[in-house]
Amino acid sequence: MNIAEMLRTNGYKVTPQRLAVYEAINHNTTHPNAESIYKQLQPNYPSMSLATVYKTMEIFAKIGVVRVLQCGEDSHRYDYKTASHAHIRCVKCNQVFDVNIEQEPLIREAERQTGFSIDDMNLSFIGVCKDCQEKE
Amino acid sequence: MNIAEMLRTNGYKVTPQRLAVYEAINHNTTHPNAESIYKQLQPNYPSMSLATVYKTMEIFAKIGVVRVLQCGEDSHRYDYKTASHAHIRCVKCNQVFDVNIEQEPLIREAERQTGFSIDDMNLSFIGVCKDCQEKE
DNA sequence: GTGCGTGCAAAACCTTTGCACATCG
DNA sequence: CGATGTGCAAAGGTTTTGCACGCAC
Repeated sequence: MNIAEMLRTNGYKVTPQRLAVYEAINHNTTHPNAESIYKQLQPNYPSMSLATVYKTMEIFAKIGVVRVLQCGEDSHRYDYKTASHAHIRCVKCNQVFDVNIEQEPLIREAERQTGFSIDDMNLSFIGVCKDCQEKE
Repeated sequence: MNIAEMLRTNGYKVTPQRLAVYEAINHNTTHPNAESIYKQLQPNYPSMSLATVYKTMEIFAKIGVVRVLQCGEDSHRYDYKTASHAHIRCVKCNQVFDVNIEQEPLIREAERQTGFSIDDMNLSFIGVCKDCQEKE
């Protein structure tokens, strides 16, 4: 199902802005925040507002098109990969990368310990990436 | 080493405000944010300002007296347990609890995959606690 | 007495909201 | 044409900062 169908199926209208935001994040591995998506779209969509990026992201998150990440920063980042997975951020260059760590066993263990019914989890690491280590 | 020595050793002055904030968080298992520490101190320290709570927490985090948590909310929470450990938050009652999950193996695996030198990690779960499940 | 700490208010930052206008269906 | 979406500006929530005064040392 493409993004237009995805929106329509969920009762949302298909607009140029929504398609543009989708293009900006789809297969975008940089884990951008709202501001950088906004800046990325500025040249081709000068009328696009930051508020529209936020509103669109809220919808995309709701219908499962993006995932919202907290990587120890003030702003949220967005990931087109919607399956929950770990992230790692470099404190020097601020890039965020994926990490493959199985999350199911962690969720089961947390549920066992606490009796919670778990909806979601967030696993992120912070450190210095290889490139930045070499630059020192 | 008590908090007064801890402050002096690190070149900070010992003030009634800092001691009061320390009392408020030491062995406080509720993982409070700045606002709730401020409110907790209000009755006994009416002149204490929220800015002082923030400034004090910044120092405490720097000298290893508290740990800053991000549990998927807008505000930061503070934990007197400074050894990195996992947390779980209930979306209904907003309480945060500790979870015992070994983090060293996760850090080693993330370092192996990415070549990062890891300084810190954050593992948090979100769901519905046992009490809130039963209330439904 | 000197320099650091406090409290206030203002600013900064990210995100959300209200509203008039535009546009999708 | 009606309901939903957009863009702007303003407001909201959290955290930081500038500055005059006060207190630790």
